[in-house]
Amino acid sequence: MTVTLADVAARARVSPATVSRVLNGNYPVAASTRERVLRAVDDLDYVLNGPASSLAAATSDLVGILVNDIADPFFGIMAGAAQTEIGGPGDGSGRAGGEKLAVVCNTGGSPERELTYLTLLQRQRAAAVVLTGGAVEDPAHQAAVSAKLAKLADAGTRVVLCGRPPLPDGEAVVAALAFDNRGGGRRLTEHLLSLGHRRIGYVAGPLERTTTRHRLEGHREAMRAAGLVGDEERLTVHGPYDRRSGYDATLELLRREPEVTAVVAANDTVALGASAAIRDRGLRIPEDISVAGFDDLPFSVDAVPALTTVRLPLFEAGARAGRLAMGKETPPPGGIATIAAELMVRGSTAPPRV
Amino acid sequence: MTVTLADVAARARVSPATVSRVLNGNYPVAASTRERVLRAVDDLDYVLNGPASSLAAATSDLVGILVNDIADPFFGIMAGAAQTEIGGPGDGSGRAGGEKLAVVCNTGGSPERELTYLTLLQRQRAAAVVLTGGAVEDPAHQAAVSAKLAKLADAGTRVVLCGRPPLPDGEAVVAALAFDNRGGGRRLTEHLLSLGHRRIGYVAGPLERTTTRHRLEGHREAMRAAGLVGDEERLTVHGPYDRRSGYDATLELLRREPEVTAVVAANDTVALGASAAIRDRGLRIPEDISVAGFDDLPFSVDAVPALTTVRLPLFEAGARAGRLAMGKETPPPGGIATIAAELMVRGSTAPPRV
DNA sequence: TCTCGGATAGAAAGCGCTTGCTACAGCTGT
DNA sequence: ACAGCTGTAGCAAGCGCTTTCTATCCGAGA
Repeated sequence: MTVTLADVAARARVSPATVSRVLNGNYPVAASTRERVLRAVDDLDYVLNGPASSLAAATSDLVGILVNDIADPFFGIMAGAAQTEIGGPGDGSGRAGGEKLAVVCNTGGSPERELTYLTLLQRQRAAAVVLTGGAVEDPAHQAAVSAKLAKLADAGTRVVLCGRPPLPDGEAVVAALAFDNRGGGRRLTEHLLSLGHRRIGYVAGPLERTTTRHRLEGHREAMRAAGLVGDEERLTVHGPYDRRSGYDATLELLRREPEVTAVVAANDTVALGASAAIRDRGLRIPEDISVAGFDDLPFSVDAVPALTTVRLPLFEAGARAGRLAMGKETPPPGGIATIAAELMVRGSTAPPRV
Repeated sequence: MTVTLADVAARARVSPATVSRVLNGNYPVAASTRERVLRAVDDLDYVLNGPASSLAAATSDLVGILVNDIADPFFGIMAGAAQTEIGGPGDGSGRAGGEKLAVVCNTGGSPERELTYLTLLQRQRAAAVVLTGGAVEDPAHQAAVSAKLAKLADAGTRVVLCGRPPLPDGEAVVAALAFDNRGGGRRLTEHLLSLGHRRIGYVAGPLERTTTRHRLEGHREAMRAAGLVGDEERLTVHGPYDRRSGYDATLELLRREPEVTAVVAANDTVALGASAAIRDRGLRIPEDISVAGFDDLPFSVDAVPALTTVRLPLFEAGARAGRLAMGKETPPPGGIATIAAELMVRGSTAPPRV
């Protein structure tokens, strides 16, 4: 049936121990012996039994990357970058060793699924786990996640957060890379204010998520600094991070306050939906209404007009998270790094009509 | 240290065998005993050792989903849908059992990485593997993949292809869901021809990929049927499936043949780049040049003007692939199903100027 | 020539779980 | 009252690999 280490050993006329050592390259083996073993491996088309190996060695080469929505490039870009660094196959390096199996797990934004995936990864004795994207703010869930991560950590799993705020008690985590969502949100709205906008609608993400909250807080900070208070609730509509939601929410916004001169969206995808809604209402962008997004996903520059947004270095952050997970990079001081968000002013924002 | 089955058994005052059976629910256990065991599991915060379990049971709950580019929603959507069906956590069903760990592996379109991931999954004794997206057409690689899949298959792994043409010798595979790229490509170009276009440029995907070839063949079929031959090479530019490539290739196309009245892109992302290039040349869409894409990704309807494209039911196909991988759905006759591609006519195509 | 130490290879004891088989109740039917 | 069930639980043998400890072989130093 399946070829085992013993079969290889027999064919190479050595002991199983020797084959194992050749394969792991962590023990001196005479060149001639190694050669013989390698040939046998080849001849028999031998493939190591992962579970057996993990069991005996008490380690595994699985690395999990958790994302909220795999169909969203926001996560795809980070996950892809991380996976590249984690190496999976062909990281060019010498030989085996770095051969980690980087896998991405799609939680769909559901807390339960997030937890279950963590358990599954714990089962597999994952070498590392990278959590991407904003966290759900339910205290019970946060506690559960923290507890889980702590358990993972002291089972030897390296935990890295990417684009997610640090844990209350950061102990369990190798590093946390947090995006400056609040600062980005603030600068974006400041930009709009400086253009002369005063009635600014905000299409927010789902409630109870750190990303949503931070971006919104940045926005309100700027509004408040400009002395614009009182209308927060009326000019904010919440919804999921998708196009449809942006469309619907913007329609609602226009209903509540026909005089808005600018709409800020929770992210670029939502901004796309918002733009569509504005156009369907017969309004022009940016002449009648300015629109702004967040993230600077690849398609944003191709919107017409090109979308003003806040650029997050998703690829770089993902790659860095990958390296941290692999221990290829030393964690930032305190284990926490804030990733800057850069305002990208493009054609979708302009001064309001007078 | 870590809690083992034996610890749980001791605490519940039963044998390890019983604990195992309670956990797996595949053997009658008296309700009272089960209760006691479950409590012990809870008290001790026990987590099954995956590798040990897989080793002993000679199976694993890993399901691999291979994608070419995780940052591309084309793959993200399919992968997400598949993962949903595979259940991973919380598929709502009764209890454990369907608890598979669906993981997506990003090959980056590299044949070697594809192969390495397959080996890694083979190592892990994956329960199933779903390969998505077009295949590389290098014969050596195809042979290698086929061989690998055969090996996986007779190690008990269920192999499903999604959006990828069937293997030459389909034996190894549970099912192959192939997109009708050729038919879609043909209908798209027929649409353009029927509008009156004659000089149609084609921005193709990378060489040596089935998807690229099939879509291009469909296009040329239509052209030929309209009696338009001879200019194929000049009016075709190849490049990767990304925006940048679409931009550059379109510029090149306009250089080669300033009189093109329509540009067909290999996919929607490329079409976005093409549109940008056309605009940067000071031309209008669709008045001066029509543009069409392929896939109908979510953002395509939001392009301005909305993009004419070919809709591929990515979500449905991914979900079906997931179900097939789990054995929740019976394979199509012959193991092969062709997924229809539907022409979506929108604002980016119009009759050429006279 | 004899001893010692370095370099390799082998023996064997697990790693933590699953599962075929056996053991033992408590019933039923005769 | 006894054989024969059915329903539960335990025993123990692995699953295929890693790794510690031990054995061996050689050349080198004395």
